[in-house]
Amino acid sequence: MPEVLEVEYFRRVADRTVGRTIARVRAPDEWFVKRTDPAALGVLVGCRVTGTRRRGKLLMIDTDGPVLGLRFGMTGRLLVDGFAPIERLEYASARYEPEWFRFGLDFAEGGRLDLVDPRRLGGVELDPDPDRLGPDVMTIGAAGLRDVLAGSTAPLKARLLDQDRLAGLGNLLVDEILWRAGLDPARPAGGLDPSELARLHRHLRATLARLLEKGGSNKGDLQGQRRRDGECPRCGTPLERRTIGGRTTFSCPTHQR
DNA sequence: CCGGATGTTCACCT
DNA sequence: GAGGTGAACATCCG
Repeated sequence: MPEVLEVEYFRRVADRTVGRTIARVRAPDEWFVKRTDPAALGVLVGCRVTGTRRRGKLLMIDTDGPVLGLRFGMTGRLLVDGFAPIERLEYASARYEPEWFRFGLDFAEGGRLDLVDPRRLGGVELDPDPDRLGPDVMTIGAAGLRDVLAGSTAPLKARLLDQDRLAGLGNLLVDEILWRAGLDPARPAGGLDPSELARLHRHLRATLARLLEKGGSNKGDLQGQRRRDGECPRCGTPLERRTIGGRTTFSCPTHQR
């Protein structure tokens, strides 16, 4: 999906609907409805939106009835009253084909909320269980991060991407954070010493804060070099390109150890 | 034409 | 159990 930063932008626009009453639910694509009987979505009609929450990449719309959970896959976008906080994702067109509107709400007071997802990798569900996810990466403390990594032989990057253990990081953010922290993504997750853990936590917090300001996961310093022949923005060394945790990984062999 | 892309889930390995 | 791989989803881009 969009990673945690983009979902946070989505949550902020979704917040505009707080106080409105759902007049109609549009779910033209049953496949997009997860772990929920599509017919059950009708119970949302007449419910009032009371708030929004986010855990990792899961957006939750609270109502005085069920909670509506929204997931965005890699190419999902949220539109509220036709306003999009993100016009265009890296690998998704800025177009809005009618068949890409996978789910939507119409409000009694006017206005609408739409989930547009060309690749159909996202989904919606009623009463999602946020505790299936690990702690949210935006607020995790140093001790929490230590616990996420402790005892694991998995590659550091794979562990940080495991949403059941730490919710929110995606492929771009994790590469950016590890590059800034000077840590090799292939290191065993449980093998960091206390000073490395502190460094990782510091760069995790700083990178998220900085990129939230700058406009999202694709605004990192490494982003422009995520290609074959890419070079480390800091030292010019050709970047290493590997598959770690099942995802294409770029790292600097010189200063990521 | 082909490979790969901000993700998740599942089956199937070791 | 812990990890890894590959497939599936559907579209765009280089």
